[in-house]
Amino acid sequence: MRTKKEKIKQLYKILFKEYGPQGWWPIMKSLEKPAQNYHPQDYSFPHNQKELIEMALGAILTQNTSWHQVEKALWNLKKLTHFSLNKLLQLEEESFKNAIRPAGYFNQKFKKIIFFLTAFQKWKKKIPSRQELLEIWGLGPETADSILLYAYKRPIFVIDAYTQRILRELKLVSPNSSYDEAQELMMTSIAPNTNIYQEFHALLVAHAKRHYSKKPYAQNCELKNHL
DNA sequence: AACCAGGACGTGA
DNA sequence: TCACGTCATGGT
Repeated sequence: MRTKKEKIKQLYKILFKEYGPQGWWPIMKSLEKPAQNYHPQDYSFPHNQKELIEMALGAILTQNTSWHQVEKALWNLKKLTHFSLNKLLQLEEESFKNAIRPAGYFNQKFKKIIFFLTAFQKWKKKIPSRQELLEIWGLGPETADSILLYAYKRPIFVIDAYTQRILRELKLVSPNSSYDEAQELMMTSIAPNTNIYQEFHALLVAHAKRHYSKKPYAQNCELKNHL
C-alpha cells in the first residue's frame, strides 16, 4: 500500500508516459495564425515582458472559460497592442472590451486586467509575491498561482477544478477538499521544481479533458488501477 | 437545447 | 467559513 505522496509521484509518471510533455503555457508565436501555441520540452518561456504579459492576461481570461475562446481574445489583443504594456493601458475601453468579448465576462475581465497591469507597472521588474497578486481584485488562488508558475517561473503548484476532480476520485484528498489542502498535498509530494510543476498541472488538465469533463466522471479512467 | 469551459466576487446565513 | 447567485460567450 503506497502512501498518498508516493501515489502522487506515481501519478505524474503515469500521466507523463501517457501524454508526453505538454508545452504549457501556450504562447502565440507569430501573427500568422494561432495554430502552434504549445512548445513541448521548451521551458524557456516567457522570453520577454510581452510574453510575460500575454501569459498573465491568458490566465485571467481563461477563468471559467475554454482556452479556445481565450485564444480569440488574445489574438485580438495581440493585433491591437502586441502586448505592449503602454499600448494595453492606453487602449480605449470599448476597443479593449470588444477584443476580449469572445472570452466572456468581458466587463469583469476588463477590470481585472487593468488592475493587474497597473500593479505590474508599479512593480517594474520586481517579482510579485503570492500575497501581492492575491490583493489584486480579480485574482484568486488559481489565477495568482498560474501567473507565478508560468509567467514568473516560481515553483508553486496550480490547483484547478480538474485537478480537484482527479484527486477526489482517487481519494487522495477529502471529498470537499479546499484549494489549500490540494496544493499542500501536491507540494509536499513533489519537491519544488518549476518545470515539473508546469508539466504536472498541464498533464492533469489533458487527462481530465478526456475523462473528467462530463458526468459521471472517471468512466474510462484507468488511474485507480495503476496506483 | 441544456450543459459546461484551465474562477472569482458579493451576499446572506 | 460556506453555499449560492452572478458574471457572458460560444463548443459540443
